[in-house]
Amino acid sequence: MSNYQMPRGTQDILPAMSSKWHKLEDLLRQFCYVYDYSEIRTPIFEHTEVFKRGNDSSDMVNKEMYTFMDNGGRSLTLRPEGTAGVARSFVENKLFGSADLPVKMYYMGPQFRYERPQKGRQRIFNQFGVEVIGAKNPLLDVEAISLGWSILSALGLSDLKVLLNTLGDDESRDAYRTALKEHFKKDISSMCSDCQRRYEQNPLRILDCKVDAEAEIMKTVPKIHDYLTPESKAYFDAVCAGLDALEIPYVIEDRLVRGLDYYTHTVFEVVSVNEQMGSQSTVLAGGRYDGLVEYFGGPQGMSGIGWAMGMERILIALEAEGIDMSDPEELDAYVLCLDESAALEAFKITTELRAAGYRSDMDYLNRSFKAQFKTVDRRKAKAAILIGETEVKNQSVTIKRIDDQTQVSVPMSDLIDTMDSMFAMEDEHEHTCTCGEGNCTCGNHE
RNA sequence: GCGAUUGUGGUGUAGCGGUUAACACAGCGGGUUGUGGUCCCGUCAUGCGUGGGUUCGAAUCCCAUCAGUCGCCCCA
Repeated sequence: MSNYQMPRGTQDILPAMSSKWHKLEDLLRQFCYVYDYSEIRTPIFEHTEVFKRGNDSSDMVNKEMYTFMDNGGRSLTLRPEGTAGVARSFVENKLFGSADLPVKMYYMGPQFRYERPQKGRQRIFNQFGVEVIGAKNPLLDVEAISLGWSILSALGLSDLKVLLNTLGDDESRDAYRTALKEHFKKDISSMCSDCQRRYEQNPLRILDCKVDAEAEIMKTVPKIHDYLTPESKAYFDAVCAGLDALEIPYVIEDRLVRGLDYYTHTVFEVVSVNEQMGSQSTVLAGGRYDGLVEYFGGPQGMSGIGWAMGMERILIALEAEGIDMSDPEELDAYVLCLDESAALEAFKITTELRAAGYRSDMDYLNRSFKAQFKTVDRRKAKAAILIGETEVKNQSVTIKRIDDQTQVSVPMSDLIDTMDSMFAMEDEHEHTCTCGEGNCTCGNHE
């Protein structure tokens, strides 16, 4: 029995839950369409080297990857994040030669990380992300953030905070790293063991430390902004100006460094401040990366900007803010079979209704008439179609409207026509527009 | 990887060493033999995450294990 449990940190998305996902996915695709981002689908596993790059010091690649050997002796890894695969694909498929640079892409799908599960953190989780590769323009940084912000707003989320920072270019970062090491040099032995490790591997990450956050040495820590080259500073100022112009609220967080090593210049994070989120409150995060394309063998100067959103976390945030995205799941018609001898006839009628586009179902358990009618209620069917001995004998059907209790009997051949006139395409719009009410940007509304 | 805490039917809970494993909801059947949503009656866990152990006796105690949750860490 216990062998058949799902693996730790995984989740079944059950039929009752999937409409929430569809709603979210539809909205994401709709926004990408309007912003002119196209979907890229890369493999769920890659050669391990795609993720494990020489200089990488992050926990994610060092101890959280699902790495395995395939039968051909290749070391493969289930992707822990989306950017590396997209960058690899960008190079491998020579998208840098595209007539339309930058290439604007999005992706959606599962990511795999061997971590201790908790709320908002699973071993298989889904990310939606965007990547814009092939141009370095602060307006693109702003565009990416704006896209994320618009999506979150359209979802109705409001307990959010945008955190922004810059890491500058290599020169800025080297200077800053040196300054940090100098700053911590004499006290590092008294700091937490994690920080001592970070000191060697990636001093910037010490800024993330919560253990030593209150220590005196943290309060006087040098700021990245004092080490930026003029170009880096100008770039960051331009990003801020762009966000100001779009009236996107943000706070500059000079401790924000992000976990992945490939980031340069702009880094940002959107966190939910709703207390029901738990400790995994980052809902969307990303930044600019200058060297990744070149690392994979692409041309120099192909800078990228991107972010990823944790879809489960978005769903948690929606729940926390009391926003319900699920569909009512109403049935157009439920066919009641009043006598076993009418089962085949009822089945034919159900099929006919479906062919005409009516979402229909019938009873397959030979349940009592009463139980079948209860199903009509439970499934919120607009119509109950009754088939029994009498109907079979007369080749007729009885149609009952649930809302006003009216009921008619018509020849079987008139079923669809009668349905059409009783339920005249009053809600046609619902069927064509999947973008959700309210803040829809699909342009189909008045 | 570390710490804490929880695990009883489809669901939510009670029981904390001897109960026929209790209650509610949902489901199913019936009262109303072809018209539901109310009401009434009946029915629904050889079973208490899994595996061991202690005991005359374990859902209750112990150990292990698996899983959930929360915090650390990390990150979306």
